[in-house]
Amino acid sequence: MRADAQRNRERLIEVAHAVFKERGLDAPLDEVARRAGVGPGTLYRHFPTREALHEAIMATWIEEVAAHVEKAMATEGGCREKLLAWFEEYVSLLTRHQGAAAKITASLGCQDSPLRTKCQTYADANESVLTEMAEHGVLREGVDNLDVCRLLGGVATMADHSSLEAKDVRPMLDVIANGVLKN
Amino acid sequence: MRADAQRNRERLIEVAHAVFKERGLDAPLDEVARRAGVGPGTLYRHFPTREALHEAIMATWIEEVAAHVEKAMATEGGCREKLLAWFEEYVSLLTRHQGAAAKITASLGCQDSPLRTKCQTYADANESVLTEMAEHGVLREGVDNLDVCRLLGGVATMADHSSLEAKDVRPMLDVIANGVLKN
DNA sequence: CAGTGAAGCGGAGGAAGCCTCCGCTTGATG
DNA sequence: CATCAAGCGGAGGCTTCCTCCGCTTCACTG
Repeated sequence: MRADAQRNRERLIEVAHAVFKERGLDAPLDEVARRAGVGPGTLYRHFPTREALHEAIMATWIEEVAAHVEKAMATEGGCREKLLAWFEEYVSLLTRHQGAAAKITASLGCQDSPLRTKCQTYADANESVLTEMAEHGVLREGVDNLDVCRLLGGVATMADHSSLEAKDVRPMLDVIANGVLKN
Repeated sequence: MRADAQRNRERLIEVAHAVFKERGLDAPLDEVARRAGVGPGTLYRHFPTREALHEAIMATWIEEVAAHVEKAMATEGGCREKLLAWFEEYVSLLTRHQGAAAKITASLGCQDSPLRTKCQTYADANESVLTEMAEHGVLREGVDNLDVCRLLGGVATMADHSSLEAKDVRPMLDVIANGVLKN
């Protein structure tokens, strides 16, 4: 790739990050191009679809997911506290950008989504936590990772749409934790 | 209201119902106007915002909600079966039109949404079921109606976005039921 | 029944966003 | 330096939104 093309690409990702943060993942792409100082054609050559741009942006988050799992699992207390801490991290990771939770979770089941690799990282992270719970014998039988991811995605989407704070989200996560753990 | 205006209004609601059913709640309003045989100005005079039109359409569903509660509560089996039957009704009522679940649930907490009266009906229906569960002593302490509505709204939204069938939704509802009931 | 005024109608059209196409520019290479 | 493909910009066609305003039609009155 030519050096100027490389520069433009990086600049586009940087600007898109800011624009999406301000106005959500549905923000006008023409504005991303304008603020990056390139023509729309250039944007669409680098990122043929909106999803391609989303994917490029999320690449930076993905690296952090593992760290968030560890952080949650280091929480003081028993399995329930650890699980809830992780659920909170999960929701918070999904709601970084307006509109992200719904988009990411929607692509969970579908093989050909451009976001598939991203959402798979989230699903894998959740699975690792559930597995650890199972090893401690606190997980109910028949709890499926995909279902839990979708439940959390649903909570995150509601939090996104209604601008909920952590204290409003917590009781929903409590219900899910109760539903997932033996007691 | 003049007779012709009344006719147009009814026709618009009828056509909007069909268009939204085919193409989701985000379908172009100009097409609603075109198919109703009126100018866009007429549509926007009767329904100044998209939400106003949504509200008019949902008015017809609202009458049915009570019947669905009764239907679910008549299910064979114990409290758990009744609750799950109601959860399934709830999700199915929310996913009649593409995009409805997210919109309705988003307006749950906010007083000034044009959909407030509609979503309140759903919330009231759910509350009546939860109250009955509480009277049978099977409900956990501290379970809040709004939280359960949001959880179900989240499930419905995920079902909508991922085109899930009842059999895919059921396990998520199981988790919520476990989380809400004593056991 | 005709006249009148207001209620209501239609659709042109500006604005915003999407995305493509193509002529021009520029970086890489010999 | 010369060459030329890779890459760029932005004009512009398309769709959808929503408003504005001149014309039509209804309802009411004498």
